[in-house]
Amino acid sequence: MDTIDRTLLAELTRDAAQSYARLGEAVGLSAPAAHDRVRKLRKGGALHAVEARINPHAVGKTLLAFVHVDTSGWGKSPALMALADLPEVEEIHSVTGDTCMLLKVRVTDSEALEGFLARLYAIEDVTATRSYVALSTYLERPPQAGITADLTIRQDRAAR
Amino acid sequence: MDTIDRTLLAELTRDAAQSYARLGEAVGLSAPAAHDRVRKLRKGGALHAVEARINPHAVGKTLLAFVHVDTSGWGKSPALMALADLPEVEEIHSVTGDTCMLLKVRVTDSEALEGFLARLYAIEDVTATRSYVALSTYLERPPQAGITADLTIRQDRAAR
DNA sequence: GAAATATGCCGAATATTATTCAGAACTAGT
DNA sequence: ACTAGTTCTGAATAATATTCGGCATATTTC
Repeated sequence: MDTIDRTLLAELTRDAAQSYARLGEAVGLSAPAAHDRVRKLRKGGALHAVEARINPHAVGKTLLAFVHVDTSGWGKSPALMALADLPEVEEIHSVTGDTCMLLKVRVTDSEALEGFLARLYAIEDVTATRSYVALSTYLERPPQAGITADLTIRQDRAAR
Repeated sequence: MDTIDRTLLAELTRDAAQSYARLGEAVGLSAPAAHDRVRKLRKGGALHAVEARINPHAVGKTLLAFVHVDTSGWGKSPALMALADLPEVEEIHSVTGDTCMLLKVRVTDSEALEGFLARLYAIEDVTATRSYVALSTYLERPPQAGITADLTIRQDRAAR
């Protein structure tokens, strides 16, 4: 994983719909070379699937909430893990702090959120929940590749 | 936005790297028709960019934290909004509940988190922060298109 | 240090896919 | 029924992905 790989990841994170020719140009490589690098990144697990990002509002999911869940036990309760099958649930983390589990949930409206919370309370491990409903989202983006060094690859290659 | 559009969104959310021929086949349309639909979804804002999802661990970001930020004022403080320029910050929401702002932050290690929190406290609006460090992530996925009705389009077309 | 092996890259060739286009079929309004 | 608008299809074309042989450079092995 060198600077070229990191730049490729950054480019792909920004826009995965560009051609390998353009991708290669960005790092000073030919299209087949860029293709090969990306293939290896994919094989190595650094690059997961290429996915489209949809506008949740367009599919009616206008309400975003973060739900803190306090549980009696610790670790992955089967009932809690079953929540992963629900399309409303986007993230499940176990966290440090004054709560055990943290969920990111996207639903159509407050009624749907109530229904979801009711289902949550029905799980025997769950002792309490606290919901943080998002009023407005100022930023939401995928993990960044984060290139530390400046790129001078293209110049290097031209100098050869 | 009919069932076909929703299915297309769901397919693209699952894997955007498939051809329009396959995409069209999934909804019972020809490749150009599927292409046209997707173009319209994109134009209408339902479909944002197509992006690659990277493994944060592969680029050294092993620590995920949710940070609650209490502020003296309300609304988007310019200093707080400046956090959006930092690559560590993935999400910024204003929320209801016992805090004002909720950040999703991904950093390399606990030292980097400390540095980030120090920068956060330096902002004059910030009165307190509470961090929830993710111990393990059980689920993390993009917003789902969520198709309600079952698909019988392909059969319909064959019956013609 | 030299031979052998592996890796990374290139240009050219080929395979696959995206995109355009003209016309047919369906819809909705008058 | 006529018209205008939309959506679709198959064929044609443009663009792109992918494969391949060969070369240069690094890395290992003796």
